[in-house]
Amino acid sequence: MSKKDEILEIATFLFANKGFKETSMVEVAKRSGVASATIFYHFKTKEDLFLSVLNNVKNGILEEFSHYFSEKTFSNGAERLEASVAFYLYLAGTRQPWFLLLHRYYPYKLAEKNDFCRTLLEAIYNCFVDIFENALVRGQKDGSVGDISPRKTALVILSTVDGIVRFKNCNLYDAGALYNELMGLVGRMVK
Amino acid sequence: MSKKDEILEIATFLFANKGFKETSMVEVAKRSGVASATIFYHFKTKEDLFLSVLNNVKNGILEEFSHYFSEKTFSNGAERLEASVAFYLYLAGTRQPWFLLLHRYYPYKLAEKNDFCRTLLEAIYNCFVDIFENALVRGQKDGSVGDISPRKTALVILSTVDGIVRFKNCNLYDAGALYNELMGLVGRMVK
DNA sequence: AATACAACTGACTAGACAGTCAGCCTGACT
DNA sequence: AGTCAGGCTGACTGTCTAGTCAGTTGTATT
Repeated sequence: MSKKDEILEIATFLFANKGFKETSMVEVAKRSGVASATIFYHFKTKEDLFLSVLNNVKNGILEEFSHYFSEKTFSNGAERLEASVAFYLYLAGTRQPWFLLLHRYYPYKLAEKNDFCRTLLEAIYNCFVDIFENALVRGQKDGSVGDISPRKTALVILSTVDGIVRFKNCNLYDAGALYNELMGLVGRMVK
Repeated sequence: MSKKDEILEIATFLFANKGFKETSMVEVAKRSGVASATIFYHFKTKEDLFLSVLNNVKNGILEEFSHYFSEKTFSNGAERLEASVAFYLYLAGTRQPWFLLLHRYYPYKLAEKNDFCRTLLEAIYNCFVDIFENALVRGQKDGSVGDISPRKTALVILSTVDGIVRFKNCNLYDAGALYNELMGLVGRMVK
């Protein structure tokens, strides 16, 4: 693993767990086992490092979902929707730093003045919404989903699962305990 | 308005919009029109100032909800639930700083090592969940709500509306455009 | 008028921070 | 053997930060 990749991995962890401002370049350097000047050799500024991290997160998310759906088949749209929700929750568990990062306010603040950041966030959230919308549209065709607006419903479903993941990551409520309830409610929502 | 209250008001705005670390005591002082030493006369540390802000937010939220429900009546539980969701969204609009603050990660991180912070957050979220749960329980008694777990369903509903508010505050999607859809979906969820 | 006390402040400090820069090391090519 | 370049570093800087403290003001009580 190159030193650049090591820096990126450590930075992902720290930005996710401590936030942008709370993470110091000296700490990233120490944990990566490099001199702090090395970070500035690979990344122009701290903001640049953050954008590289976010870009990796985006690529990771897109890859995970395309991989999952490329080797799975579903008997109908409703089933596909349920599997999508389940996979989102699964991913939030196995890739917690990604979701911690996305649940911080900094990236959205940065997106206001940085177009690249905005395109990254849009790619991520479009990926999420598209997956639910796709399942709903298929469900309407095969009759397993009722007459609702697929896009808007997909947004509400994303809000729900994303909210649950956030609550879990904030140690407020446990996502696992809500799993069955959530599936039932989502199913009834789109019937 | 006393200088102490002025400091609290400015601090609420800045902690909500910039976060804990990004907000400097000098800026709070300048905007409040006091010397920075004055802040430390009223509040022992920066963390202490933050906790005072959060305490105010908690009191504000509890007050707003108790006031709203004390002068409203509903013909059944389902209607009460719908009104609760609507009022949550309304409050998130009129008291945006409160919700920006609650959507930051810092308070939850602080809660891990600070019991007072934890009790404040618990009071806030219990208030939210109780309101939805209360409506669901009433609805089950009058038959307007189906056979579901009121507590868990309340948690899912809170996740949904809280998620939508967060998306709106992050400039990702507009809560207003989703209002009708949301109400329909929540209604169907609990039938 | 003297006392007492709370509210407030200007001037300060020690530490942390992002970012810079001149130069070192190592391996590849000539 | 000499040259070159990419990767890397130690030592540094100017700026910003939370927090301190000795001392001033205003006001109420005696």
